Amino acid sequence: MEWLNFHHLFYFWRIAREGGLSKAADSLQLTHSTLSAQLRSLEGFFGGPLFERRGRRLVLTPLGEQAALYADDIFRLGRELVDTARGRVAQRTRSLRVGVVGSMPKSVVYRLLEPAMACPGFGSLYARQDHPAQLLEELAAGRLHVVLADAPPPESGGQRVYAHLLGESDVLLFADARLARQYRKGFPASLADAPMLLPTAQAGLRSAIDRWFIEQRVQPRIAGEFDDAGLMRVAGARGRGLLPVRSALRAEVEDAHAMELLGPLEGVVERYYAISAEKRIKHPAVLALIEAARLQLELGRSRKRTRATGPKVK
DNA sequence: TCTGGAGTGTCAATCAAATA
DNA sequence: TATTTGATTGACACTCCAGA
Repeated sequence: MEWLNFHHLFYFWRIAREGGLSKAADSLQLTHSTLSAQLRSLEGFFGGPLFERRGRRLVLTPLGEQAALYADDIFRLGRELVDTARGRVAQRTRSLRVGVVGSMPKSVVYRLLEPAMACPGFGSLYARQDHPAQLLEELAAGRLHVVLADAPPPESGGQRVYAHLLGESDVLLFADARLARQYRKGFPASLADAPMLLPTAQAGLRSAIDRWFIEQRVQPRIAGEFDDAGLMRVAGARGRGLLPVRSALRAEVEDAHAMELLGPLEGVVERYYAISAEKRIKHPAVLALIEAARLQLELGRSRKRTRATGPKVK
């Protein structure tokens, strides 16, 4: 069996971290040519370039980015091993790299991440927001452990990924005091030509809301489309339009943004998914996230059902 | 446009450790 | 002890960029 030369990997890792041969050579007290030779040797071992030479700059290739992520974990564990061997208090930790779809409400995301961060042995969190397609690509390439989304991955996506349903949330319609006064009477028929703030067509929730409008035979005016749930909520709080909000966030919208409930979008449900590259998840923090999320979202939904018998209408 | 500095690549020589 | 192998060094060349 051919073994990876960890000395070479360490040099590559330092070059990636320092941002160039010369800086890495300075910090390692070697000459740049030494690092250059070792780097070439490692690239030969991997069978592909780890850096793209752009003029005087070294930019990580996709293979290099992946290698750097592995090297991060390898050398962090190495430090922990040294600490343990020398009797210093060292706890074995593991980082969590999460992709978050922009249309996911950030307070929901944080609530989902909290149990993962409380997991024994949790190291550090890396959370990145992007479009679903980009995040799924990174997940498939092994650069993310899990993607949190409000829609399952498209079947035509081409990547081998698995969606785990975390739970679902009913959807309510909120407005600031002025718009609430204007559109509350006669809800939902009153929504004809009402200014609506909606997630973009890529969000899982959007098609369900569009269907609901058709069923109610109302055609509101689209005042804004957002792929960022936080920005959409700010626009709603500033009176730019009526805002669909997950029932789990009702108290937050009423208390923090002083918005008022118009009514429920009966039958509209938003689902949350954890998408992973592996069918059976092994990462302890991801497992903790999924277990806690299923409990939380199910509880939130049943609690909401209890409250729904007498919706708070001012 | 020229020039000097900085960053990177290549090559030959040397050194040290492992192996026969 | 001679040979092999891998790591390292120093010299030099090349490219790019910023400033004159």
